Amino acid sequence: MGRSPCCDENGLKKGPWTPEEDQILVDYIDKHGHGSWRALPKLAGLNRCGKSCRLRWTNYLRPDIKRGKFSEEEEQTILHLHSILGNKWSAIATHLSGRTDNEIKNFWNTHLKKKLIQMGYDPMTHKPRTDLFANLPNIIALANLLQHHPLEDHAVRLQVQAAQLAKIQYLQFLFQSSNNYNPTQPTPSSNTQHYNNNNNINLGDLGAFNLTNFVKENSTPSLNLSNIENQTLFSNENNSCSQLLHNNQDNTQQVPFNFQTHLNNNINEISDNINCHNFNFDQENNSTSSPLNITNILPSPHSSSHLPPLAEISISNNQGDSSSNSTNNGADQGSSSYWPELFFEEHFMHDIS
DNA sequence: AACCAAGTCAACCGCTTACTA
DNA sequence: TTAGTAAGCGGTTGACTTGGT
Repeated sequence: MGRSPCCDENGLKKGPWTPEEDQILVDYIDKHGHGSWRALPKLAGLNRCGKSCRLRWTNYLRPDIKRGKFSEEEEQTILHLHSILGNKWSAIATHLSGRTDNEIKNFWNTHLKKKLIQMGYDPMTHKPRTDLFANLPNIIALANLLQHHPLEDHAVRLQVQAAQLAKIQYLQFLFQSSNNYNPTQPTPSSNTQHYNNNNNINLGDLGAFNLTNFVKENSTPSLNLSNIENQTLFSNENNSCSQLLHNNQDNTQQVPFNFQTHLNNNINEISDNINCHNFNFDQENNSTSSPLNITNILPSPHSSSHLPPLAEISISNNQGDSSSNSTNNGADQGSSSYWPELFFEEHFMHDIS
């Protein structure tokens, strides 16, 4: 497959278009249609490459282009379509008359993606983020709370805290997996596979596990984990943990179509879900009171493919939001990107297993 | 008023795909 | 079947704008 010659090889103009150039292009296409884009610039008398002309026309000069702010309805449509199609901007654009793929892409990158991240959702999978980095703000906040403590204590406490948050998230992951698993209903896209593989736990199996008690009782003396719990498990905004516990009915846990309203309305439902399952972790015996041997449902420490990636997007650079994510389900990533070894070495894991 | 950082968006780059000879 | 061309597409860049200090 050959590639088109680069447009600047012949000293053709690049950069922003002038109103005069726009007018020439519009006039020509009005009269003759665009025909061959490659031939158009010469025929129209423009010192531009055909590619540049095509982009200028399709992204800006086309008469049917709608300009201005995206409406709420358009925003919801983009979110919905993106959850299905991923970064297929042109496909999304076909459902929004008058909007170009470029415009939608820009709107996504500058508004919607940030919105999802702020709400604790992974903008690529539209799922609640399960990585530790999603809780970084909480950790930083905790660090601030500890500012009055001696520095050496500070570092140690932060490490302890990070490990505890990881524990909490792992438990939430188990809980989440138990709600997700449905062997008769495959996940709609490859993006979601690693969330559902082999975690065939059901709530009955974990039925006696009290997550909130666990959080409280495992708190270090120096940290008020009740506050963290309130912030991360039950607060309404910018919070990944509460969304982790959100019992989404369609088993996909994707950001719903009208996600904002949905999240706002369902915080009580989240709490209810936790309470109604009546978890009760038997700390003294270091085991669940369920007859199930939990070892059977825990992934092997060396079998990280059972676990969600720690950070699918949060630690990536700009390139990380590329569409390649849509074809990368994370399963082939190195194990280093999954739950850290130290987590499995924690006595907590030994306690459970 | 000047500076800086963050946000926005038009345009470009380069890869992929479809088509054709 | 192969290679060349054109067009489509998504990621990235950089100029410009805006808001804060």
